[in-house]
Amino acid sequence: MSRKPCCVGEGLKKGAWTTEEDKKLISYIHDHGEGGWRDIPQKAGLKRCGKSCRLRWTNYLKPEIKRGEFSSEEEQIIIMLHASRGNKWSVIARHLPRRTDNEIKNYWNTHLKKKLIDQGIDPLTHKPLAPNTNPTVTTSPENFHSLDAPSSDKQYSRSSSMPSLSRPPSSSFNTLSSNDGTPVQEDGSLSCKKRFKKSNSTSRLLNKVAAKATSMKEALSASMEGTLSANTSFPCGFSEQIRNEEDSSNINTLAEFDTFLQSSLYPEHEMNTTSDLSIDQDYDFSHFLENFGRDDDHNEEHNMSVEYGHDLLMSDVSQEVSSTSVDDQDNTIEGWSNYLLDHADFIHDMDSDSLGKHLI
DNA sequence: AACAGTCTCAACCGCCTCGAG
DNA sequence: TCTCGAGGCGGTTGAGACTGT
Repeated sequence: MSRKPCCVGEGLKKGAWTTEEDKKLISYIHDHGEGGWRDIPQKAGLKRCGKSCRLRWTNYLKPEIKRGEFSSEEEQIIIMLHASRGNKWSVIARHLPRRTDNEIKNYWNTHLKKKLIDQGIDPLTHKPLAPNTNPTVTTSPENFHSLDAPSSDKQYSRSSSMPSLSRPPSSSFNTLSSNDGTPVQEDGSLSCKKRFKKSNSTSRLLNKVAAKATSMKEALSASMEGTLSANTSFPCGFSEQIRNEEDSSNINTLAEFDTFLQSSLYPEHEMNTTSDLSIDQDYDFSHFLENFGRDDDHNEEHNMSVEYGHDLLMSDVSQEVSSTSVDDQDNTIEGWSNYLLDHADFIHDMDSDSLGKHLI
């Protein structure tokens, strides 16, 4: 049994709205407010279905809607959120005041997808495109700066020259903890290079989430296999790693970002990747964020976006942590990874015991 | 100027969610 | 618990604008 189509009424008009229709709709909503869309056409004297009225209002006529060019700041936010949320246009729109999901969706499909492809990035997975699909790309990290300046000669592809130390911690990578909780290598060296810009709050947060997500993923893997035990380590004291940043240069940032996303959001991909699992390096978001928005003409804008990026992530946490239960999440590692990204601070404040209780 | 190809984005379609009864 | 309908959402379409020849 199929649902009856919404707009099947006799004589209902379709297609582009006229100025006259717009005036009628605006006037009616001004007088009576939004809602009750089913009755609005009749009451407003419109030969449209209610759904069409609602869409016209929410996507076009609403006074607070911002139209026109997207700023580089907005572009960055869209891409960041798309990388973590996918085609959740309404979710993305919530972080871009006065932009509609429809407008963002259109902008993604007509502009941002192309820009990413020009940069050698798969817009679907946010991973570097396969080299043979983008033969003109260069391997020089400095060629990737900003999507504001897409150009066929500034493209990127992963290559053997790419520093493989950008790999985030993997489930097969054994970490120990120092006294302060900082993960250390078996050889005693710090497993997480000190590589953050102190001023970059978004980088710090994202790195924190990355570390937590990876640890959670290990725990979840163990839990699902029935092997979760007291030996499962949860790196703590992550803030200690946010101290130095000298050795954080010249890494291809977007590849790192993509690699992290793949490992945290799509763990099944990581399971199939064994080439550089032993590399001792966490993912460094600060490079991504620094280079991603680099544009000599828009430095202030970029700084704003970094701060806003932090704010929007934090607002996500505060808004959702109280309303989303663990049970709501997919019972998969992928679901948990997404959950972690959504609840960075919540997870950050958990100790391993309470974490284990949540898992069982 | 005329035409063809490409791009943009408003609007539509159909499925999903959720609350009311 | 079930059904129904309003509203929400993401994918897709197509008319008009734009660009190149």
